[in-house]
Amino acid sequence: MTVPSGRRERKKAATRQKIADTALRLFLERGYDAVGIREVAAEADVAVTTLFSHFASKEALVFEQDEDFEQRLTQAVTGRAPHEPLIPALRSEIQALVRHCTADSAAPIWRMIDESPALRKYEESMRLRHAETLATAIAADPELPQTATASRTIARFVIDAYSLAREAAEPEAAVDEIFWMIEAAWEATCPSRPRIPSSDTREQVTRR
Amino acid sequence: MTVPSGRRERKKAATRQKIADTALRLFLERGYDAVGIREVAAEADVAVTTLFSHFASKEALVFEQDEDFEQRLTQAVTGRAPHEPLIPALRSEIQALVRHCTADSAAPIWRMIDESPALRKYEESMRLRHAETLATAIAADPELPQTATASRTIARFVIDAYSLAREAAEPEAAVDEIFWMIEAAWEATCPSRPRIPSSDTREQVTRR
DNA sequence: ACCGTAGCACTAACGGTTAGCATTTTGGAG
DNA sequence: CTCCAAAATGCTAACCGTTAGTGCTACGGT
Repeated sequence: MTVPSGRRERKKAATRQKIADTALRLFLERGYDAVGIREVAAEADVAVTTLFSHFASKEALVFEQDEDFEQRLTQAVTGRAPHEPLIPALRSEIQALVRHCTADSAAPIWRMIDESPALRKYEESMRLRHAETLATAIAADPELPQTATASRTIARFVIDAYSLAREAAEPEAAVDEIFWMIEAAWEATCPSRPRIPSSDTREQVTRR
Repeated sequence: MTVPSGRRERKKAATRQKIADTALRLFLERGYDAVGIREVAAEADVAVTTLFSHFASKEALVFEQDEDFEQRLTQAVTGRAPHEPLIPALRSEIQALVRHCTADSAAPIWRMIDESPALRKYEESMRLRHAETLATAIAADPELPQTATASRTIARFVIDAYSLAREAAEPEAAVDEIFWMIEAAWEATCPSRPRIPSSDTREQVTRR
């Protein structure tokens, strides 16, 4: 009972990792569609049912660590300093995430994803989950007196920014461009802090 | 060659419609997941392969007329009067679409969709297609000198508005609320037409 | 009247996924 | 140390959506 100690959890995590690694290797070697679940299971030396006890679907093998993504986003909202404005915090987090997934080392994986309709579809519904989670985090912030609809809207827009920037020719510039729009959308719902002052317009958005 | 006249086309359309009607009836009677493709085909008195020659997937049976949706959106962009502003045109179109799909008569269908993960997933990727189509239409408008990224962004936001409003407690109010944000986002990329002559002190920072 | 082809039927299979049940491994209680 | 309950894994056999292959039939243009 109580807290299951060490070994069991480690072994389970190890099995999970072995499956994910094997799967990704095979997928990259021979193509996602050309590799069957039964093959992955055999190569990882586990039963098919075991594989499915670790991963809900074949696609989930590829997006193994999507919970990190979710976590980082909510953390960017809940973990920011008092009075730190929301949108810039999200902007720099998205910027980091985009940089991470457009890095050369990640290129083969994203190429594989882009080529498989099943994987694209899966990623899309994953993003919707992330948007919902983010919306909840935004709505829970007492500093932000937003409508439920406004929270969900901004969350969607932010996730859209990630998705669009990832596919853009110049991902980092695209993040800036889209967040410029998001900022405007956000302030339209949040007239409390007028942004007028003459000259600060664009500078604070173009950090780095 | 040329244009195959009359009977053949009518028969084909009739078969398609019969399949769609049968499917929807069975799905609503006994639940989407509880009805198999083989059952639908049998009840519609066609072969399974025939069914799949009319519909690309089981989910497509439910979203039978999604091309109308796409058409209406692009029409709202390309078919508007000269100098008619983009966003309000899209707003009223989305408003109409939301009204249409939140009507009481459509309630059982959307309840079914919301309850089936497969259908939700399908609808999501459908929306992404629609967003891309809409983005193309926006980018093609010579009156709107936008970036490719800005076009795609606005298109996504508009589709998001539809999706969010459909699920909101007060759909029509939600459309207005979200489009208020979209309007602001749009004008952030389009500084040519200031919307509040008096207080708009944002100077034209020439954007890239 | 004739022929090419579009539409359709049938069978068999493939691949992801799951239910059911047996077996092993692990952590903790006695 | 021993023993037990639970967790983890394994195996089999299926279900279901989907597709390839093949052939037949009826329609429409010539």
